[in-house]
Amino acid sequence: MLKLSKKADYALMALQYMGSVQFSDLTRARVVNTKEIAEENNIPVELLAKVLQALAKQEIIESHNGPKGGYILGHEPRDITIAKVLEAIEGPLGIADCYHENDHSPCEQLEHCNIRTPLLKVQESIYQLLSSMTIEDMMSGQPLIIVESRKTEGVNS
Amino acid sequence: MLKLSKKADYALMALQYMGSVQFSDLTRARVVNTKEIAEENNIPVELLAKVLQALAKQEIIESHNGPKGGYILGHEPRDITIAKVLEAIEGPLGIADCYHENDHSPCEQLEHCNIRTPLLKVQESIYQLLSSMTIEDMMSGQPLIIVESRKTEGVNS
DNA sequence: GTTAGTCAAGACTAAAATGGTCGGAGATCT
DNA sequence: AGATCTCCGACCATTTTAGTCTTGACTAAC
Ligand code: SF4
Ligand code: SF4
Repeated sequence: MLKLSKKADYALMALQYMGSVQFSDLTRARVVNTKEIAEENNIPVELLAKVLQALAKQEIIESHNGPKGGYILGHEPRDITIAKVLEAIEGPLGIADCYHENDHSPCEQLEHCNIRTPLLKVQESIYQLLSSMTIEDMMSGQPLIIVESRKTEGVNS
Repeated sequence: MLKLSKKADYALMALQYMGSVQFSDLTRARVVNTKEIAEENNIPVELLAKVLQALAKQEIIESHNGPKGGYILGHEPRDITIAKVLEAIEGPLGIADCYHENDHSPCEQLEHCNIRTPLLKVQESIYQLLSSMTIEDMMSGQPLIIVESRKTEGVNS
């Protein structure tokens, strides 16, 4: 469960690739187009296009038109958090779908729901986790993730 | 994104309710049937039935047939983790769907995928988080969640 | 100016997951 | 034994997702 969509997956892959290309030794600030990313990562071109469009609309990446055009990262890799990317693709994080539904279906049992508050805490924790990780963390070959401690108990104070 | 299904939501609500009924002041070890839970929480009866079935199959709750039958918690509330419940309902946690797919669709780009390891770390963190929380935490009226520290940076050591 | 390469936007189809419904099997009590 | 109350498993409808296709607009090179 809790699996993120293919599009989100593609988005991360694309950003990781773009970052690697841009900040590798020689080819600095190079522009890459949709086709290149798609072929290099074996993902359907047209679908990736839509993903990149969404990312561009959120200004996570910049688009450059015309021949020799393409996309380029809009910020430093360390400033692009996973949370941002995922939100751009799949909308705001709502683990219990009772926080972003403003008008319709107010979840009948919302009034006396005892699991809502706890779940919200979980959601916040996940969000913090996703926000603490950036594209830069994915660029390095080594898995240099941040989270490390807290094996079985952890988490609490 | 990352929203969990209605069924999972219902499962948690049902367990929370069962726990509250069982361990309230007087009615100890009482058996509750599907209908009661459904009506008390305003959720469709038949759907809840399926949810409870799944929970029973995983031995999270015990089923008692016949008139005056129903369900009862299989363990102490503090021993039923959210992770267990969610897994029972929605299958194993697979944030990147490249860990539980054994046979088919081996995700073409798995070989040279640079985002896989980082994502796995995220997944593990989420799992730890979900495992550190139990039904007991949801039973108390007050939101007594565990996670608290780590505001912006946190997470790491 | 022309042309070719690029992004942008939408409609469309197919497949899967989800949400919800049905009648039947088993056990308990009278 | 019979009636009744329960769980159980198969079934259908709807929504979401993944993927494809077409069209158009823009930009840079020639
Ligand atoms: S049930 Fe409680 S938690 Fe689940 S959506 Fe409705 S209010 Fe939010
Ligand atoms: S792309 Fe990388 S991360 Fe996403 S599923 Fe395939 S292997 Fe796992």
